[in-house]
Amino acid sequence: MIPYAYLVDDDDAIRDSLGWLLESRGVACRGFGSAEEFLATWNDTLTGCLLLDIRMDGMSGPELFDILNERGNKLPVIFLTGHGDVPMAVSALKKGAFDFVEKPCNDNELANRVIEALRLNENQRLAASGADSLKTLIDTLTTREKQVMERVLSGKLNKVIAEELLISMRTVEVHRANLFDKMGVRTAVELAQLLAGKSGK
Amino acid sequence: MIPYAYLVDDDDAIRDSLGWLLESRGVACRGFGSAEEFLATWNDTLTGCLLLDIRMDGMSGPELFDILNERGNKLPVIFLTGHGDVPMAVSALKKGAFDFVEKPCNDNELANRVIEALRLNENQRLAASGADSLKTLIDTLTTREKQVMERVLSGKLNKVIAEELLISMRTVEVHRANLFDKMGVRTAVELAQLLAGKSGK
DNA sequence: GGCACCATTGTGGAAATCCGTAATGTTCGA
DNA sequence: TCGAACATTACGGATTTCCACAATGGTGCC
Repeated sequence: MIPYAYLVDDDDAIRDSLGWLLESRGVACRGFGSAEEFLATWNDTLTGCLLLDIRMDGMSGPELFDILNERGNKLPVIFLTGHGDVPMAVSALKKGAFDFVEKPCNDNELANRVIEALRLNENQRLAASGADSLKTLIDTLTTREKQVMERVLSGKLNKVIAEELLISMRTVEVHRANLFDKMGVRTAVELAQLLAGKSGK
Repeated sequence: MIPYAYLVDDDDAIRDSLGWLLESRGVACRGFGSAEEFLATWNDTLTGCLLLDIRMDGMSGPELFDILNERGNKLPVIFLTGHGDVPMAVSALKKGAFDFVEKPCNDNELANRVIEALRLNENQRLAASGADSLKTLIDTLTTREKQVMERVLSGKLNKVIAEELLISMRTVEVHRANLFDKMGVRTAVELAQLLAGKSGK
């Protein structure tokens, strides 16, 4: 999925001029004439950033923003507004908007913000992919292996784990060795480091 | 150090009315007539929150904010402004301000924001104290113990650690046992969990 | 000098881990 | 129904950790 700048504005002229501006800076764009239209297209695999007009016929920019947030949107959102409205800007930024820009604005500056937003999104995706591959790795573990791993991470001895799971120590050793192998670690400490901060479930 | 709401505004009347409002809600306040005056008082042990006027004689609110940020200020900052200025609000919030409020505003609302800010500051201090006590704990380790700990956390065997540090395995065992004792853990895995996410240096 | 703290090492045994080889039973999908 | 994957266990030895007891030498402070 290629990163796009998604432009949501009910003013065709603005979408066109913004699109032209961004394309000239090497940013691929897609325009939407209403919040509803974008919402129908949106899914959580989109990458890039979102430029959102405040005032639109039908659903407003902030309303769309709230809905997208609920649905787990990860695209950075830049709000565009024609009339200075401090409370709205404050509210949007506190809810996690990437930026809030007044129209008309310095075109060059806006393009820079968009590029910043794209870069942020890319970095976040890179960071998430690490967590994801780890999760995928954990998914390859069998039920027993996960149970053993959980207890190993609690610092329990094999003997204790065996008692808890009502199986022999040897079996615990086997599961332990297998899961270490699958996780690509040699020791329990390495495993703990690998999962540092994660739930480990 | 008791949490205060530090009011910085060059308008005596506003300081007084704000102070009265907040005191009536149980918030202790201290007023300052200029950014310079507050800056002279500020130190990194202050707790509470900061209400900062944008326009002031001498140093402006945003200027003071920048300086405090450089100096490691952890107080949540609420900006107060008389004239709606979206770019300034955006800039302040992106720099980490807690809130940005237009005057005149709903007194009750402002007091709520202040109380939120105080609560945030308290939570942050609680979270930091955990990290601090951990750091204090690590400081009680001797040089050798830290060296051993570092290697234990890399999942190295005592034998390998002994070779690296050019000492006997027995000595490593002693250091290991001592540092486990000081850190209050029974196993290497517990130690790794304790330091999850920290540098461990 | 005496004392506390640190670093160092040894002996030796109990306990735990690590691991190859081998085997049995279950489950689930082709 | 056959086979792959999983769970289980045993034997036995190599390696490692854990620990009590014991000792030596250096540094820094009162």
